[in-house]
Formats: sequence, C-alpha cells, structure tokens
Amino acid sequence: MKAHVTIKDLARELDISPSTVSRALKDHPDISPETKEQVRELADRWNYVPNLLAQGLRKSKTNTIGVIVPELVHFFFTTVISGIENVAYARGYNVILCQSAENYEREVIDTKALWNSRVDGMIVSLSRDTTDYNHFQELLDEGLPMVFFDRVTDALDASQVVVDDYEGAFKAVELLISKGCKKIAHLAGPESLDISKKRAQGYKDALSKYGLEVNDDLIVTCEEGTYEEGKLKSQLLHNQYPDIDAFFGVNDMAALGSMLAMQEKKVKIPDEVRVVGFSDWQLSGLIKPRLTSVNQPGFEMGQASAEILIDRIESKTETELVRKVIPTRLMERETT
Amino acid sequence: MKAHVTIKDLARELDISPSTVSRALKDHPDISPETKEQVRELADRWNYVPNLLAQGLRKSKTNTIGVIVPELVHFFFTTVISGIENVAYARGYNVILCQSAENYEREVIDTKALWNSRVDGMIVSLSRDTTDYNHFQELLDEGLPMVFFDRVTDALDASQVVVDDYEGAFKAVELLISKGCKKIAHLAGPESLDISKKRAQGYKDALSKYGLEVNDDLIVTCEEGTYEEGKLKSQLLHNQYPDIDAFFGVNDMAALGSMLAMQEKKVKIPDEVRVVGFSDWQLSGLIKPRLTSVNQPGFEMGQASAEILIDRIESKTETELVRKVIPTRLMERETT
DNA sequence: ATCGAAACCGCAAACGTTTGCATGGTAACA
DNA sequence: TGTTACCATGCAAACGTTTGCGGTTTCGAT
Repeated sequence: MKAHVTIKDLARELDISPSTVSRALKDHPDISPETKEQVRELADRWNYVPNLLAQGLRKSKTNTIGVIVPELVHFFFTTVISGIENVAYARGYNVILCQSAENYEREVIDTKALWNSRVDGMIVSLSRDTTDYNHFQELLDEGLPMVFFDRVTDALDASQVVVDDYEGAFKAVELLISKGCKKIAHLAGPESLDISKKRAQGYKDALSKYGLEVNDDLIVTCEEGTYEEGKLKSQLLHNQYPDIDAFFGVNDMAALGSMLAMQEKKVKIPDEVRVVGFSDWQLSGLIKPRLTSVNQPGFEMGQASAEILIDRIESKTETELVRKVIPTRLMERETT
Repeated sequence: MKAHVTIKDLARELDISPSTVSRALKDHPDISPETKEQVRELADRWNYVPNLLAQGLRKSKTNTIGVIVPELVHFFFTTVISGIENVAYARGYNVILCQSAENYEREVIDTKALWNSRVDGMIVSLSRDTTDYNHFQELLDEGLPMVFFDRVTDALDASQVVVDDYEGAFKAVELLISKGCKKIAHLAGPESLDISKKRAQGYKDALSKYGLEVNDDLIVTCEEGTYEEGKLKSQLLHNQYPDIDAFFGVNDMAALGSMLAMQEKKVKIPDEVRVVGFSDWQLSGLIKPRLTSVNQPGFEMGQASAEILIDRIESKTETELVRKVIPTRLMERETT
C-alpha cells in the first residue's frame, strides 16, 4: 500500500501512451500480446488500481449502491445488509448506507442524498411512516434501478424481494391451532405497511380454515413496534378477554410484549397462553421461555436484492422487474 | 429531482463562464454581488448540486469516510454507526461501511478496499483476531487520518475514542462487593484486545481495594464471545467452586451465558449469585431477570469519532492526536 | 486627456480515465 | 514498385470542477 499509481505513471515508465495502457488493461484486441503482458506485469508490480472517481466521471457510473433501511438496530436488517455487502463487494460495488429512522421525511432526505451521490442503484425497505412514494417514483422515472425488500409496496413498479408473509403467518397460526388454541389474538402492525396486511390476512385465513371465528376485537394494531406497546395492548386485550389462549405478534417485539404482559399477570407460557412472533430476531432464542417465531432469512434476502439490482444496473437491455419470494421457516421453541 | 444539472448548464443559461459560476457559488470576492445573486437563484431553481466525482477528482478528496467494525449485529456497534452517520452527513460526508467479521484477513482486505476507494479517513474498531497492525500503520504513514474506537491499540499513533473500561469494570465489581459478594468470578475477553485487559485490571483492583483475594482460577477467558461459551465456562467454574456468588462478564453475552448456566443449575439470581455485564446491549433490559450492565454510550462514541476524524481531515495543520474518554454509567437492574 | 488601480470576469490547464479517430508502419498483393 | 490492407499505437476530446493567471472594463484622480 503506497501512494496511488495512475495509468499515466505506467505509461511513462513503459514509454507508451495512456490510451494503450488503458486498452491493454481491459484486454482490448487492438493491443499486441507483448504490450499487454508488459502492462499487466507492471500494473501488478506497482499495484495499480483504477481511480474510481475518474472512471466514474468518465463513464458516469459510481459503482456504488445506496441502501435505505428503517433502523440498523434490528437483527433482521443487519443481516440483510451483510447479505447485500456480500454480493456487492464481490461484484465490485461499494455500499452506502442510510437509516430512515422509520421517518418519512428522513427517507426523502436520504433518497435525495443518495441520488445526489450518483449511486448506480438503490435497495430500500420502506419506513413505517411512508404512505407517499413520489420521491421514489421520480427516481424510477429517471431510470434509476431500484429494488425494495421486506417493506415493499405494489404502488411502485420496481423489483421486490420479500418473504411470503401471508404463508408465514398462516403457518404460525396453524401451529397454534394444532396445539389446541381456540382464542388467538393478533398484535398487528401499522396498516401503512403491506406486510402488516398480509400477515393479518394469513392469520384470518388460518382461523377460517379451521372453523374458528375471526373476531376483529382480537386484532389490535401496534403502531410503534416497541415491546412496551405490545405489552400494554396485550394486557388490555387479556383483561377484556381472559380466555385468550394465544398471541400472534406481527413481529418479535410485539410478541415479547405479550410474554411480558402474561408474565406480569402470572399467566403461564406456554401452558395457559402460547405466543408466536415473526422475524426470528436474535433475542428470540435468548429470552425465557425461548420464543417461537417465523424465520425470515435476512442474509439471503440481502444477497438476492443485491444480485437483482446489480444485474439490472449492468444490463441496459432487460428492464423487466423481478419479484422474488424467499421461503420462511417456522422456528418452534418453548412458547408453543 | 430531475436529471443532474452541471455548472456548465448554469453558465450557458446565464451566458457567463463556468469559472464564474463556480466562484459565485463559493462566494469568491472576485464576483460581483449581482452575478452571485443571479447564479445562486438559478442554481437554486434548477436544483444544482455539485458532482462529487468531479469535485473529488479535481481536489483529490472524496468526502467519504470508511468505517470498519467487527460485526453489525451487535447493538453497540449499530448505535456507534448511527452516531457516526449523524455527524458525517451533517458535515457533508458519506459513510462506507465494512464488517471484518472479527477476522484479521477480512480486516486487511477491507482496509485495502477502503484505501482504494480513496476514502478521506477511516474509523475503525479492531477485530478480535488482529494482533498485527501493519495494514493500518502503512496508511498512517501515507498520512491518512484514522480514528479508532472501543477496540483500540496503543501500538498505533492514532486518535482514540474509548470508554473508561478500567473504571467501568471497577465500579461494576464494587457494586457486587457492596451487595456482599465475596467470591466473584470474571469471564474475561480475548487477551488480544486491550479492553479485555483493562476490564480485567479493574476487576482485580476492585477486589484488592476491598481486601478480597485475587484468584486467577476465577478468571477464565472467553475467546469467541458467544453466550454458549459463557455458559459453558460458567458451568465449569461453578462446578469447581460452588461458593462463587457473582459473575462479572467482559460483555453482556458472557454475562448472559452465566445467567443461563445458573438457571440450568437452579441457582437463583440474584439471591445466590449476582451477575453484571458490560456494554448494556439492548437485550440486557429484555431478558429475565433484567441484567445489570455497564453502559457504553455508543451514539456519543460514534459522534465523537466522526468529529475528531473530520476535524483532522479538514485541518491540514494540527496533526496532534486526540484521546477521548467517554464516561460509562452503571445500569443497575435485577441481576444484582 | 492620461494613467493606475480596482473590480469583474474568462481562458485554459489539470485531476485520471475512456474512446473515436487518425497515424505510422509493415506485409501481402498485383 | 506501387497499391492495399491491416495491425498496433497515439492524439485529443470529454466527463464536471477548480484555480492561477491574465484580460477587459470602469472610474476616480491627476
């Protein structure tokens, strides 16, 4: 690692022109094998690495992809990011990361900042507050490749990487029913998110399939996604319907809230009340009793998102969108 | 958000030269107030934003800082990153992020990749495996500004942002002693890390101060940092010395391992054995009983690191190093 | 009327790469 | 020997900015 070597340096040393060096390095047919060999040898020895700024300026391409996630502190998102980085670095791209903090205005700002940084494409998971998608639509109109994952919307014509939220929820509730639960409550997510709706639908359909009544009173929305909120809502619900025998949370935080609420009320888990979460965050396996949850393979989702995005960036031809659904796995643990 | 506007576009529209536009935008004294006003108005209306690639190429500055952390999945590191982004974006810098995965080779690769991306500076927390610092030394020799946080080393002449590990550990053990604990075990961190040594020293000195014997048998090293490892080591320790009445973990994962081990042995926490961790990860407040831990203010550490780094980047003059120590706070919860 | 000096502004080169086009050379052909 | 063809290479412009230097006005002072 020494000061950066340029094409000009190589050219001067070999007494040829920079153009020839450039072409030699990219194996252009115009260049003789001998020259190519010389150039390659010296480039190697001198540790030449192309200046991305210059390259980007010339080709108006930055080899950088922008990522916007709601928050980094969630296990799920960090694993997705690892997945993204995994393929991005392998394919020669840098990643620049933004957190919207579940905030619409921040999301708009981040979007603009990435656009102004001339990223070649973006991978996004929507903030909870977002109901207007114009900031993304404008970029799509400009032809910027974009991939949405997990928190997606059908309002935008962009590629998506998701898990089958409906099926995951369905299976989770099915498990509860198979354990004999009859009165299953659902701590739902904010209605602005598609995933909330799909998980709620899976919950309802599972109940219907097994002849259980769908009672809207048993579905409460958790706006903020904290465990305190889940706890509070669970308490209220359980006060009103003491015969509830299971909680299905839209995510693990909500489910954790239910657990805490029941523990405070001295209700035994899983004997009296069973609990299932969604996402399988790291903490699921650590808390007592260990939480049953629907696993979302974040790393794979990140990999898939990056693959799709970079494919799209690099092939000007096929503009068709991809919608990739990654399977979930129900992780059965002690709360069921 | 429309296609990018350049200085040339503005110049053409106003029928002046690009140089004038450039100078007007940076309030150069050579330009008349009227011209400046016109330029600014149009730039504003047309939503001009400078092309960072061109700017970077010209000034050989990328306005990007590189960050290397061991792993993203830890609450502590994600909050540090939020802190870094907070000030970086405010001061006009992008952040590019790498995970060393606690792996020396990966760390070297990441370091080179960042260097090749021409970052203006780096913020680093060392991987657990790293004992050779040459890859960093070379960059320091090239004059690249660097700041290390948390996982630092005195072998490098670079700025540091740390918490007072020694004092944090000391206070934690002091708390245990004040609760009447006499036989306190320590799950230590890998010896390659300075923080491990400092925390262990704080532990020892606290014992000494209160007249308790320092027994090296009660100190075991946890290399991997998983809770399984902490659990195993705690079990072995407790088998050998059943009269242990407290565990002090080098981090929360180790402490959690102790808790799980004790729970399996039906040893009551905090009645028979007390536990204290270090870092105050998110999970500390969620598990049962809630874990007492030494809080490390990650966000502030991130902010401080970024401030120091950017100050250093922007002032060519003062090359002196900074060493910032952020205070810890002992979060007393149910395990004590 | 002339001069000098501000006050404003443009030219052109530079940062490191890429690429269309032109150029030199050489070998093969008539 | 002259023409053609091709191979290997170089020239120069371009991407968008910045900046040293020099050029043109304008204006007040002599």
